[in-house]
Amino acid sequence: MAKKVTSQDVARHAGVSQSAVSRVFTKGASVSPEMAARVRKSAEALGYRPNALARGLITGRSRIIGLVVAYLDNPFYPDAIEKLSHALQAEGYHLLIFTTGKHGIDTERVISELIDYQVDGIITASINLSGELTRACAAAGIPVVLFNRGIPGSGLSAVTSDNQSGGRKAAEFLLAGGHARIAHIQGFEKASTSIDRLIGFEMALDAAGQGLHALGNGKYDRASAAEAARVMMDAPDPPDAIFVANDHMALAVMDVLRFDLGLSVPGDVSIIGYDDVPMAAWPSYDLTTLRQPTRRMVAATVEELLALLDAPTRPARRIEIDGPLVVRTSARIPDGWTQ
Amino acid sequence: MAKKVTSQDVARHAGVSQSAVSRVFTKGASVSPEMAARVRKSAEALGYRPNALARGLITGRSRIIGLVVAYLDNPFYPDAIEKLSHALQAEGYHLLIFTTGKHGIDTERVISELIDYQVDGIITASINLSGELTRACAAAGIPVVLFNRGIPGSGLSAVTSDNQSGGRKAAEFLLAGGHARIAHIQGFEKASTSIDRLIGFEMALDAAGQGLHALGNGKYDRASAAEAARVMMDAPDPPDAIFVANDHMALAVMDVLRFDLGLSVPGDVSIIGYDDVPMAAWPSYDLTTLRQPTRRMVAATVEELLALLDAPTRPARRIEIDGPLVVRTSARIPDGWTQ
DNA sequence: CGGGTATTTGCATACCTATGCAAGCGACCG
DNA sequence: CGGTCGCTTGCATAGGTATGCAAATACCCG
Repeated sequence: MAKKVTSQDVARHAGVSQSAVSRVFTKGASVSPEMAARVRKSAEALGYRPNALARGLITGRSRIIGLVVAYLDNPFYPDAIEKLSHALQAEGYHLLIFTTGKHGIDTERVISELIDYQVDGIITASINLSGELTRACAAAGIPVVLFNRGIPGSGLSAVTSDNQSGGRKAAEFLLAGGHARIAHIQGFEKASTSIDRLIGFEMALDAAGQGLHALGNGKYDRASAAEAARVMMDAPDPPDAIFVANDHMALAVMDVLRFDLGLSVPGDVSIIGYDDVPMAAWPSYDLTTLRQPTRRMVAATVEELLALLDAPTRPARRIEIDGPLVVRTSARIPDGWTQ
Repeated sequence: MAKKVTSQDVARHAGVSQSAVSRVFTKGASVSPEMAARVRKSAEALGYRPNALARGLITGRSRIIGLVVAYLDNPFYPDAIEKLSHALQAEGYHLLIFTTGKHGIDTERVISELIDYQVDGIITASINLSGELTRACAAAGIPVVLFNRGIPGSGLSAVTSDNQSGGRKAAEFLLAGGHARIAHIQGFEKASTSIDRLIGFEMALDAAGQGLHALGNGKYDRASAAEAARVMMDAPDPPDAIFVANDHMALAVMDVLRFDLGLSVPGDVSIIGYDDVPMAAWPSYDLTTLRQPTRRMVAATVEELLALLDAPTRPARRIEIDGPLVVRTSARIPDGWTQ
């Protein structure tokens, strides 16, 4: 086990000062080409790399982004996280994971740990953090970007797809398909994504003079969604179409309809999901769904976070990215549908 | 934006020395109860938390574990990572994510970055790092645990399920089911998991006096697995059973058989997977598979890593955890099967 | 009540790097 | 040829914490 090699060691080896070594590895510092070459050669020989901790201590920037996440069973998130990590690495940042309890979110502890590690910024995903996070991070001056979740009035930047627009598109497609009893299974009822999808959906239904036939609560959870579907279909007047607030739940609903209730999708009931996770395209489901443009959402998230790092006083922005309806076969296709 | 509050500030506020403050927050240091109470009160009042970077700098332990990961589309990994993160947080460690290129692994860069951040240990998942990692980490004295992958002869600790045993169980189940043409679609052909599953599978077939009917390469990738299945079924004498090296690929194979080729599973072909990801239990697939006991694998990984952190010279261990065959309906169930 | 031990506290320093400041140097211009 | 400017380099220090050492205090037993 070799001892850690420091800038001092390199300086000695190259016969220069420690500051010179530091400057060679500090972007934008003033060094002559010869000095740079000489130092790099010694560094190479000794296997030197600047200590990110020490660097972070003195610059006040750790180049660590805290990723706060509750659950990863919805496959939308792993994909997003992978892309986020890539994008941030390209900018010289890395993600430090903080997992919260799945149900009761241990906000206090998470925030403490985020501060301990001197994270430069925070990204949250699959999670609703209460106002505590807002306060604590504002106090500590740590920029926050909410990924795929907004907290209205929180003053935090948020990146989502255009959920209201998505809900509207789902409704319009089902209406065009001639459905008469259109229902919705929402996600976690306090999540902005779920709320907005419902709002957009209901508004379009209302505009067509047709109300929401039924509403169930799936809590962004497979089992709850399945149960909600069962209850809904058990009613005297079951729906002939269900818009489900995300794909993860929509697949569960399809399973319940087909295997528990022996119904046909879309013969008996049309299903529309939200996210366009990879599985939605699998032939067993072939789920019509609203695509969340992950790449663009990730790019926007990183861009916004970097902007906040540069100018912490910058006002928060709410970025909504529109995604298309991906028409597959889980919902009846209206005659002559082209859009 | 409040300035960072340091141990100095707390010391002043409490009227004690900075060392006293430090000791209160250092486990195992000698402090009187009154001192502790007093300091904690001031710390609370000022909102002080020890700076993990500075602490890491001086103790030489960052309490950061590098997680090196290539891809997350196999849902086995997100689940495992979530559990890993939880378990490590309970021990006061956090995961810093390093994503590698999906194909060409940029070993050099990843190793450099791992060293930059002074990670205390490394966990790799869904990835084959060449000998470079071994060398570099041995040189830097950083313990490594390979999760769900072993590199024989690397001298690195590894935690996997008992892949050979799993392969054997798959073969025995298919043999008991009276299958005559038993094939295999392997994963990434250099991955130890894939190799071992194949070895166990073939050995059991051989022992029964029956050879491997066909072998395809799915590269742990959905599209490749689908292609391999098509080729295999296109042969003059197609298999009547396929053991696929993980669930992720097995589901793709089932889709190809049912939807592209119009075959019945298990009527025409029996399928067995490996992992027991959540989707395997979904009624659309109801996949017979070998369970990887994620919880126990994670626990073993964390335990082994902590042991290595305590005693870096400890010899590497190879931990294999046996998992059961989960019998569902994607493979013909032998008459009177009880095991 | 004294001497010795155990415990607690403060002082000073180390960890490793970045950076302000001043000095050195060459170059360029008038 | 002298003065000024720009660039490069080294010196010294800071950033926030942990810890060895010595001093101080408390405690115990004889």
